[in-house]
Amino acid sequence: MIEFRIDRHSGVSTYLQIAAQVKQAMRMGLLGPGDKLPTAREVVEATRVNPNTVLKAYRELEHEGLVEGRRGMGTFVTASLATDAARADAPLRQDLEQWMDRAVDEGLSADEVDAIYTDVRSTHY
Amino acid sequence: MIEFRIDRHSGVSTYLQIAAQVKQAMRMGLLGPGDKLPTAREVVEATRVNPNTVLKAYRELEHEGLVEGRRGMGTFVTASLATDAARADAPLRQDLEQWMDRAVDEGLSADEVDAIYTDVRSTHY
Amino acid sequence: MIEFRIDRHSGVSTYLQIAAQVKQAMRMGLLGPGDKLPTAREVVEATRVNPNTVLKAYRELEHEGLVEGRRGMGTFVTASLATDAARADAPLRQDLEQWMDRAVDEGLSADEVDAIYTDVRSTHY
Amino acid sequence: MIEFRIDRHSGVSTYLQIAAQVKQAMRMGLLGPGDKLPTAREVVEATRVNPNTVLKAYRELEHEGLVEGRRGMGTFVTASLATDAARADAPLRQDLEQWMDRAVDEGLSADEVDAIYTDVRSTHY
DNA sequence: GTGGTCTAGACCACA
DNA sequence: GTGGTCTAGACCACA
Repeated sequence: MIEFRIDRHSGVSTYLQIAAQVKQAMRMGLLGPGDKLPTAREVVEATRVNPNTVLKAYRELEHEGLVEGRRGMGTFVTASLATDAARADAPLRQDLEQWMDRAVDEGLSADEVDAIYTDVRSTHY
Repeated sequence: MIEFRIDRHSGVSTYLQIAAQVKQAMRMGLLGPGDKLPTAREVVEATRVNPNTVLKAYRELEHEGLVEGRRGMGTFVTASLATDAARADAPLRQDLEQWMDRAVDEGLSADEVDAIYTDVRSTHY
Repeated sequence: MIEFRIDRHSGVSTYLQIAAQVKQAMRMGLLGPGDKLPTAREVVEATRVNPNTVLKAYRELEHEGLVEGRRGMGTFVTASLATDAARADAPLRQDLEQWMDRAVDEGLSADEVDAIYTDVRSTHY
Repeated sequence: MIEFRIDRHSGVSTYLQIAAQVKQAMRMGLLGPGDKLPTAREVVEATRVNPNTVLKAYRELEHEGLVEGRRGMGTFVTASLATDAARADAPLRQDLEQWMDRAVDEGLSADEVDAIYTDVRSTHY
């Protein structure tokens, strides 16, 4: 079952963080068609977020055609965002793992790694 | 002179986007101690953001000890975040460039690359 | 509940006055961890200050790690600045009370007392 | 000759800080009728403040009838704010010196001493 | 001209 | 209802 991590100081609203994490899990293949999202109550217990906020995130995902709420049953994933490239054994992914290993070895902070990634990305996309 | 790119649909508030872009430029070594940030007026002309929003971003940076506002003169960078690892000719950075080249060649979308990066990063930091 | 007294002729900006008074109350032990600050709305009613100015003061305090704003709930003290030396029954404090009694008896004005205090303080800190 | 100490982070405008320090010196008897204030040029050299700011402070003091600008000669004190109570050998002052000695001995910070002073003062004036 | 503060008012996120 | 952000516009301090 997916667990949400809310960063209240990130500047991104809570409901968007929840929606983004669902999509991220879908891209990673951790969530696929038919899978059930945690109920608002479960999320509230785990994250101390207001149930309305969870429901707003799920409504957002439903609006994008990714999930479907079924009365009295819960919210279910209806689409797939998984790609081969994201699979754990995909060569491209494994190479990035190695690159990140080296970054850690060389003592780079998360901020520095993000800065380099952001900059390199901006020249490619 | 640094130019800000505001994405009004990112879910991140404008002032945080401005502050983050200044920090990113500082990490890349594009902005260093003594450099002048664009005036609120200049940013307004370029981005159609309200001057107060720019000043809020600059005050945020001043709080973090990165810049200093001087009345009647402008806002100036007072610290350095530049690291060797971020330099264009750093091996680690060049390797990430190559990795990103391959991702583009294999037809991955920006979203997919971000998803892989986010996931790999979360296992290292 | 703390009540703010704004002196518009002091030359100190309103938001700094509010922040300083919160800190003063925290040092005196009148406000401690878990205590709720008045809402922006309440302060507006009591002082005729703009709500944004109150929020700016609270954000300043949040920056300093002294309070925490919780959406929809209010702003709460998260730290303690109280010291034994400031307690009403602390010997040092009681001696200053007696000193001040004598200053009043001898007919010194508030300005004169402040002048002496400022001068003596400058030779000790 | 009086030397000004400008604290750019105090929230009090520079010209008010200068005016206040002149008045403080007058109360302490360090400046009396006939004494000459430093020229704007001298203050600029010592404090890196703009000459207009110094002149504004002096104009403020002239407005209060405390000093007088004489064309081509400088600015001179024309009044006395000195009081016996502020003299270095005044008993009341000496007692405050002793009190402050003890505060320092007991390890109180400047902030804590200020907090106690502010609170005690508020009950007497 | 440039930053700093304040106001009034709007809209949003969250409880 | 409560805080967070943004806008438009005013006025001030400072250079």
